[in-house]
Amino acid sequence: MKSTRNTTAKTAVLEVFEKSKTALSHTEIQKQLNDVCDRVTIYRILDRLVNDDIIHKISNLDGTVKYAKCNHSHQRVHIHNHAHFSCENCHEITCLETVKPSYIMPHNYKVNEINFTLSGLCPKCLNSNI
Amino acid sequence: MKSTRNTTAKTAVLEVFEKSKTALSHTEIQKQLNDVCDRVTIYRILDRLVNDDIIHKISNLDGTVKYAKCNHSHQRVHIHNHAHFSCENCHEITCLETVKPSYIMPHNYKVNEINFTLSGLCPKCLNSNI
DNA sequence: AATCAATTGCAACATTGTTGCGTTAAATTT
DNA sequence: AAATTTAACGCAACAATGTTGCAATTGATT
Ligand SMILES: [Mn+2]
Ligand SMILES: [Mn+2]
Ligand SMILES: [Zn+2]
Ligand SMILES: [Zn+2]
Repeated sequence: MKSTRNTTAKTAVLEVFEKSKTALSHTEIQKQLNDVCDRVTIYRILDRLVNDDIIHKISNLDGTVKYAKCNHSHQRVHIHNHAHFSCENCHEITCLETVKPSYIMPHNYKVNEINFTLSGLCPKCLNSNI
Repeated sequence: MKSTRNTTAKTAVLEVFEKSKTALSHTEIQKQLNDVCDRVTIYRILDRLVNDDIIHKISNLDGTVKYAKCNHSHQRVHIHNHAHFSCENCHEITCLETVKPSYIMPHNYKVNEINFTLSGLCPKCLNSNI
């Protein structure tokens, strides 16, 4: 296993994730970083963090891609089997770590990863909308 | 409700879907159409077909977006609550119409749509890989 | 056949993500 | 503490995907 270095840019990105309660897109991260590093560097840092199981990637129905910090990196078998919620109003995406779908697969499939995203209205928008 | 017209381009796109057993990306559709219409027109047709509940959009973990024809447009309440399988080897995406996840949501969320994509190896690739 | 609006083509643009390469700097060794 | 090694970086250039405005076309209706 090759080591991944703790650079200032990587540390800055991790701080942004630490402060955020919701998942973040590349663009959102870039805005919060204020030219700490190049646009390309952020892409490469995100790739590394995903490979190291420190963050996970969430791709949404509308085509946007976001990332969130993992709250379970201590587990031995690391699978992102929880759901994500995508609000159609405020477009915030949050991990629903308690929501894990159960399902029955047909035979002859090997499932390595699941992506379960629900969209609709988040509690915040649901209340303010009525 | 405004009417959507049956143009030659739209008919051609629908024929492509009819022939295909797997979900198709914009690019894959374009290749099969052989300049029947412009690239932009395909985007607009796909948008229309999604709005009319004739096809549904599937966005994958790797960021690719595909579309598949609905096999249940006759139903009154039209929800795409079935799963999709994305093969990591051949990159084919298929509807698993029989696989419907069950899950328990926290209160105060309004769920309008779900997106459940599983990735791994499809039966075809699973057999040829051993 | 005339009408009208949905649809199209085209060009131009925006966003997102990737790649190559010379330089910088984190971590390890001396 | 200095030298070494190479992961990580900045920059520029490119590629893929999707969007928008507008004039021209065409499907459906009268
Ligand atoms: Mn996670
Ligand atoms: Mn469907
Ligand atoms: Zn919301
Ligand atoms: Zn396959």
